[in-house]
Amino acid sequence: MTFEKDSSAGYLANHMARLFAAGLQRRIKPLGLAPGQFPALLALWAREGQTQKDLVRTLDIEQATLANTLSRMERDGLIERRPSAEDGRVQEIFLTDRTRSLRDEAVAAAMAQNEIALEGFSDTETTQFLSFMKRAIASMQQDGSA
Amino acid sequence: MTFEKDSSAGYLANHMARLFAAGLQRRIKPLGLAPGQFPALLALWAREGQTQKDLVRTLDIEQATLANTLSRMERDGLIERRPSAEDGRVQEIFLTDRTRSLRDEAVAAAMAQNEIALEGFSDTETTQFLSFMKRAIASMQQDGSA
DNA sequence: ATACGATAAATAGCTTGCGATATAAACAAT
DNA sequence: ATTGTTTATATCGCAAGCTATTTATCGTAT
Repeated sequence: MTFEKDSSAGYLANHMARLFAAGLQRRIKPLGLAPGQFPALLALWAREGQTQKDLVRTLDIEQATLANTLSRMERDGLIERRPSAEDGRVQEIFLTDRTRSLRDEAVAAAMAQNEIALEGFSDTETTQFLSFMKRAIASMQQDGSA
Repeated sequence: MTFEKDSSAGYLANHMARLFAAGLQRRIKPLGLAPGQFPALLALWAREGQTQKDLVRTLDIEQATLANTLSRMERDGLIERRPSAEDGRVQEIFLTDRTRSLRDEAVAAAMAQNEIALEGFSDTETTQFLSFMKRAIASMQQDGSA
């Protein structure tokens, strides 16, 4: 049976994603941030006051995962949850001053990690690579929702 | 600041890897297998009697992660650990009959998942994609070991 | 023979992900 | 007003990953 893990797209994808996470972690740990918090932070840097539901809609993770991540972020003083005035079920999510001030450094760290990963890639290759990943994602999403 | 998560290699890699894992899980759960067990299983289908250290050397995961995964596999009756005769610290790892018999089905499931992900990719594109991932992995490994 | 460093595996404690379920509030229909 | 359904969030229990530490055995050097 010819199945070599090192030529399996799934295996490589997993390995690559773990290296991305590890590298990003090294870079943002000094800021008091963690990789899993990054998507939520990006969304909140763009617009504060979003609800958990808002974030779930844009973040490609499950509600339970986000709820737990937000709890850790609250615990670590990265965000505040304020109860909505209109709807008792809802909480609006805001950044703290400290977190607001970390934006540029954090984004720079993420960009640096991407650059390391794509070192030696031409612009064309980078574009192709991102496009390949998007196509694979779309294809698997299609398959998963069947 | 121009940082769009949907154009970030790291974000896409993470998302893609989760979709690979989810798809593989759907396909191999009926066999009583889980995605995280796959690398160890591949290594053991190739050669039984390997030690934990042997597996760590070829598996791109940390020793602690493997130890826990092997414990779950033992708990689920997928493997047996037999103490080495020569070295009291070492255990040799063997598959059970049932696990041995699952090889072809499991490999077929993994290949099917890869095919779904790469649906619509030409042979050239597939080769390029795998090559890109290998290059990114190598680059990040280089960076991480600095 | 003993003590000491190296090695193999296990364990502790954490994050990030998941599915499934529970809780609480809102809304709709009697 | 009560009852039932939907909705937003939280919680439970698990897998798979990590770093750091512990435990047990080996091997070596005195």
